[in-house]
Amino acid sequence: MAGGARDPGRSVTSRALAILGAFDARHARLTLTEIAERTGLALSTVHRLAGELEEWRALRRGADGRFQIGRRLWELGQLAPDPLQEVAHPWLQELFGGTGENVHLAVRDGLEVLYVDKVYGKRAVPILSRTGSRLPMHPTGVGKALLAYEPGWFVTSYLSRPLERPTPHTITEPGRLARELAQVRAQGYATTHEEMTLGSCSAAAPVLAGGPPADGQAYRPVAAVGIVVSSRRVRELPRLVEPLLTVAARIAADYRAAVARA
Amino acid sequence: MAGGARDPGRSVTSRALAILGAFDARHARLTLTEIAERTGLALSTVHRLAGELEEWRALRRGADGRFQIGRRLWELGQLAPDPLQEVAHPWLQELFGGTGENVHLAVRDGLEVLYVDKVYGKRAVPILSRTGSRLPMHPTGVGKALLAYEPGWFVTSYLSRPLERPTPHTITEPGRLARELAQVRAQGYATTHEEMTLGSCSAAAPVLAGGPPADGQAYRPVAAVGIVVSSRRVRELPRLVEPLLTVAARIAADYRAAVARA
DNA sequence: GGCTTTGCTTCCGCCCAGTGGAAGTCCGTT
DNA sequence: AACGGACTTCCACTGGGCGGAAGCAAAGCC
Repeated sequence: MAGGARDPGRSVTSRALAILGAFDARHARLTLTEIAERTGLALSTVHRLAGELEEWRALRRGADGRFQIGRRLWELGQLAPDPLQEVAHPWLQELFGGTGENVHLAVRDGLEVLYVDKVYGKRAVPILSRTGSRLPMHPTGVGKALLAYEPGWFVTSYLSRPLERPTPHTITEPGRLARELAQVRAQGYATTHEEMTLGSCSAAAPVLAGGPPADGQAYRPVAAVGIVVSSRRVRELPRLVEPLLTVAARIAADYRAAVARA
Repeated sequence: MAGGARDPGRSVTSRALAILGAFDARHARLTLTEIAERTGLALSTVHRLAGELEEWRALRRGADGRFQIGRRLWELGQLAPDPLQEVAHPWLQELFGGTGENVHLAVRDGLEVLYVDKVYGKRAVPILSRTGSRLPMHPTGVGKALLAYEPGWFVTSYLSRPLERPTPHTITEPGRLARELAQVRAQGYATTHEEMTLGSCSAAAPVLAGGPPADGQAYRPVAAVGIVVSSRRVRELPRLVEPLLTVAARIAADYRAAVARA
């Protein structure tokens, strides 16, 4: 840009994007000062750029002066194509309709799971996952389902880090986790028992539809379908496994067909 | 910015935003040249800025070189708060569960309706509305439901324009439309018969929850709930009206409660 | 096979938009 | 009334951004 930039080499655009990037699930509402801190930009710069973003309705300024993501960005985001979600949604709805339980779809993004869709109703257990949010892999059903089908080197590197422990039930010992992943592969689905949230249990199955079309070669996971129930009703989980597996398989089939068509 | 700008006075940020703004439902995938045309920017400028946006994953470049909205923007968009949608969703799900028909929620934005949520399953009629998309008001159920409760001056100005006519069944005569809006107010809901899409009919009810809390004063519409069925099953529409009205009332109540709490 | 078109990428000299420190304002708190 | 934190405005300095033009590559045409 121009002028006495404190950090020359950084483009104006990158600064504007940095402002948008300052927002995340844990920081959905920020004051000017907070944005300046989180981006490392000068307050007056943030003031000017955020003002421009607000004018375009990329940001919105609440009555209390805090900024938040504006509706125009939501609208734009809806244009991001996601063939997987498109193909999967009707099946998630079906699974929800048949069970009445919270159902969601997640993909792996880096070392986390990113929730891309969720179907829930009035009697659903309140859970952490929201579409667009991320959670670590090892304490979530969808995370374990995905991790179990990743290549060995990936799993090894995932386990060779200190792992977060959101509840006392979270499994963080590499050995025990590795054994559990083997079991997931053996039975075709993963389960959790209050490992992410006290009060919730889940089952999840991978959507095996990606990867090398070399014949004889196994498909790789492109996503996972999960279903969550209150701990008080853990005993109903087994009953949900069969429909869960069916739906995961249907999504995989539809997805492969959609990809082949394209 | 700097240099021999063809259009001085336009900020860098506004150019970057213009590039994002070049994308809409009808133009979800654009080439560099198309973006340049739609924004009025020089090709080399678009090339540079779009490259930067791509690097940040605000945009994504397909195998064919076309740009599209990237997943990062989708994620950001999910952070845009929408208390209305949050409150309404479980009820939409309920309505869908009870009827098995396509259900959606829309708000007015300018002279159009903006669809903010949609619940559908496998057997749903394929319809035009997608979350994030816009349609004119007069040929849609949600549009008529909203329009009917707008103040007179707004309706007058809406009707005093040439109105689009997506199908031969679309009502565009101001007089006839005004009479229909009166009927909507009288019965509390709107219906359409192939006015937007051949093959689909709908019913929609306003969510009356906004506006001046002056007592005795009627609530203003903040949204509308719509339900769509295939024309072959128009005869089932009347059966859907009662649950539709119930759900609209429940959403209105929950929304007023949520607003009062905040 | 060569010629045209279309779309993309790279280059570079010019120069004004962008920068951020500092001073000013506003508001709730002590 | 003085203080502190958050926001807004101002302005002199300067290097990041601009876009025309030339170069490149693939697809379509004669």
